[in-house]
Amino acid sequence: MAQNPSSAPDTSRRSERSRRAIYDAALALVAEVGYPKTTIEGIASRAGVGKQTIYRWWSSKADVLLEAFLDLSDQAAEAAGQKPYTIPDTGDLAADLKNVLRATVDELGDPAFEAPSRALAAEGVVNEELGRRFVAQLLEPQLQLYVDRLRAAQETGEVRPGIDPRIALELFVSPLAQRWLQYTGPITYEYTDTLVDYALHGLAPR
Amino acid sequence: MAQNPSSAPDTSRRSERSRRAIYDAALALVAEVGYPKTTIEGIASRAGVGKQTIYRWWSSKADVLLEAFLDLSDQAAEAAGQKPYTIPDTGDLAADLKNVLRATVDELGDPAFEAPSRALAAEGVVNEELGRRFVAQLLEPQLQLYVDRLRAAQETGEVRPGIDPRIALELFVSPLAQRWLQYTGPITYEYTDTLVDYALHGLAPR
Amino acid sequence: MAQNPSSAPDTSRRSERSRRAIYDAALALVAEVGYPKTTIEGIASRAGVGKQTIYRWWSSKADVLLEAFLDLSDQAAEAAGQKPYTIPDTGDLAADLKNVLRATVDELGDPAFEAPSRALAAEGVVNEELGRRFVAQLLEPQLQLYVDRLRAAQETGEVRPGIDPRIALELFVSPLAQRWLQYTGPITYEYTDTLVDYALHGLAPR
Amino acid sequence: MAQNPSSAPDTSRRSERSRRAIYDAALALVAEVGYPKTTIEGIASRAGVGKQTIYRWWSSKADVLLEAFLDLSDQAAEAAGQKPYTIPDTGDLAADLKNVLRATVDELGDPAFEAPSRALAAEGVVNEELGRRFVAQLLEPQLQLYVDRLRAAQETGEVRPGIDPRIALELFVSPLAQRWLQYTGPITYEYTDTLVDYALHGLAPR
DNA sequence: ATTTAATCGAGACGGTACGTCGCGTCTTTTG
DNA sequence: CAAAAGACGCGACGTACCGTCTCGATTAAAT
Repeated sequence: MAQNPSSAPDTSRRSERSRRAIYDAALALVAEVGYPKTTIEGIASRAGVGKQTIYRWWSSKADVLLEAFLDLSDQAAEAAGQKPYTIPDTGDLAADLKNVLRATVDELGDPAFEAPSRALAAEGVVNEELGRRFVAQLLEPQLQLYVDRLRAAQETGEVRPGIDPRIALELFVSPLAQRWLQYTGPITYEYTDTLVDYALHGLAPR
Repeated sequence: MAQNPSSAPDTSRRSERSRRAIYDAALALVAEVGYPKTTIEGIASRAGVGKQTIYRWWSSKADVLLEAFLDLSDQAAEAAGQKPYTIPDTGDLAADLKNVLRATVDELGDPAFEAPSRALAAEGVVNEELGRRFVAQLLEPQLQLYVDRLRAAQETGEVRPGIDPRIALELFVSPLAQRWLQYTGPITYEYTDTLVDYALHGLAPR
Repeated sequence: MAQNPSSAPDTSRRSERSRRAIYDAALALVAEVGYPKTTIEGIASRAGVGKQTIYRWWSSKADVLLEAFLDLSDQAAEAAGQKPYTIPDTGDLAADLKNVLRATVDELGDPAFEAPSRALAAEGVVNEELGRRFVAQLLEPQLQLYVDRLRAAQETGEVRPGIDPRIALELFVSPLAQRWLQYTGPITYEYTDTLVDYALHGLAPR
Repeated sequence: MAQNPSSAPDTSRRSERSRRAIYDAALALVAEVGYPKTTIEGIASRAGVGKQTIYRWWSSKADVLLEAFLDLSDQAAEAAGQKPYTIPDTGDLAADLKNVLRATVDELGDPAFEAPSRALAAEGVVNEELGRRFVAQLLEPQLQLYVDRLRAAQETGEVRPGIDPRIALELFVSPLAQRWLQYTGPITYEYTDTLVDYALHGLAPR
């Protein structure tokens, strides 16, 4: 009953304990010493785990961190109840968008999220495969909420019918993203409010 | 007038030959094998230079690459004459912006620029000091061109007077930047044209 | 029962294969290019071994060479049977000593032994700790053979009873050692024969 | 009026000031940090001298140290008057030799001499060319004094006529040298006295 | 309840690159 | 033109991690 050597580890025997310890160690190290100084050996030692246990289940440091961060996000979402699964619809699109963006501003400043998400974003810029997974698993689901809210606004006539919501949302989301990623400007409530106003009414005189 | 101990190499004795060779080697290696596999040893060996000569003048791999890339940009700008120092003003703001953004789309696809600028952008996400230098020395000067063009448009009445041009430009520039940085969507002329239209006229019905 | 932090590699997991390869490489390099041009990197590369494997088990180049040379000596001794474990006793002390010293003269000229033993001797002159180990593990056991032979000679009356054998042996051994170490004179059978004669009968007339 | 490039510096223009400073720095450094950690750069910097000034006049670190040490010995000899230029002849050979050896024991323990002479001896073991110069310029002149004293003793009948003085002196000088060089035993007045007794009267009963 | 086979902690191994030190050469400026 | 200063190409240092590879010792599924 020989087995294909060096492949397909048996998931049913996997140690849950080790997995959690590795997530915790990875996130803690990235927060404490930064992503570049976080090493597989460091994670293993801090998690009280053999290196092979990491290499058996993940293919790279970025991979570990991505999973750890996804796990963290899931936990956070679960803990916070249903809050982020939809953008509130009070009938006032501008107000609703400003609220959500203000919450995002707060989140971007939270140190617990900042270190790992910056690290993953940076890695994703240069590593397309990881970048696409980062987007597909974390970013896109959140952007989809804006698409939904904008669609609803189109039905009430708050947004022109011809507008593509997937592009439209970038008018106020991407500027915030770029300021955060590249330090191209300060990030304040006033700024995001302005973005929403500009995006909704345009730059040209009416 | 004593000196900072054990430091401050004499700039006047610096070898111009080595500096050029290091720039060339760094850019070539990043393009050929990617940023993470580009090593100081590799740059030194390819440039026919001692490692110490790199460490004497730069503090890190990212530092070398940033200077090399700045130098490359300067050269490119010089070679191209005065073209990129201002955004053309034909009186039609939308057309002018679409033209410039289409040129940017082409540039973002140019492999000679893509590898190093992606690498620097990624490094800058995680290394604030470098990120700010990247922005100040490369990005901001280019964004300033948009500010100038938008100001001109305000004077002709194409743009509302109350609009802040520095923020306004982000409505069409940041979405393109984010798609390029994070692979959040395809990058086409049609896309950038749409961005300009949305940004100028807003999402809300008029 | 805690451990000294970050140290004490596990001897039982040590690779015998690597140890042998390192001994061989070290001795070969010292013989071929000389001690100063023998480098840890050179030994590692020639032995097909990582540098860390050397640093894990030895503290310096001299340390490696000393162990390699001890190993070589043990092997040589084993290969040669019991020959060098005792100085023959034919009843004629002078003849016996002359024979052993002639053999030593031959050995000192053997290139396989000369390079490493000179290197170790030189290092020992300047590095007391290594010097003492060199003496304790290599030199002293051989000198002890002379002590034994001289003791036997005292019992047969060939040597005066009051003589201290440990000092006595230096009268003929040290001159040879010094000529070899410091190039203070030629090394021949005639010379060592003379030393034995002078030492046994003294310089003063009888 | 071109000159053969890179050869034959002009001795008449040599800076005496620099030479002295280099000697002093070399001896001080060897005494303070040991020979291996003494570097050309260190000597130059301590002497307030350019590296080239050292390379112009000496071929190696050992070379500098040998000259510095010879200079030191000459100075010491001059300062001490005529003392070491001959071994006293009181008519009692044994007493005279014991006295000189006791003085040597003292000298070997003097830290000012020990560091550089050990370093040079070690270098000489492994570097035949330097070793021979060390012997010719420092050791042999001193051994010649013993030759002279032993010749005188042969004329008075204290030493047998057939004895070769150059070999005879090694019976008591070499053991002391070896104990000092290789740490093969303690160095005391008693020890050197014993050596003289054994050497003069031999080991065999009379 | 026992067997049994894969996972686990541990860490030695062959490597690559790091950032530093010193070598010996070369060049520039000063006395 | 020697001398100080020190940048340069180079090579080795000793260290940190990489990813692979054994080793017993659990440990959970299949007997």
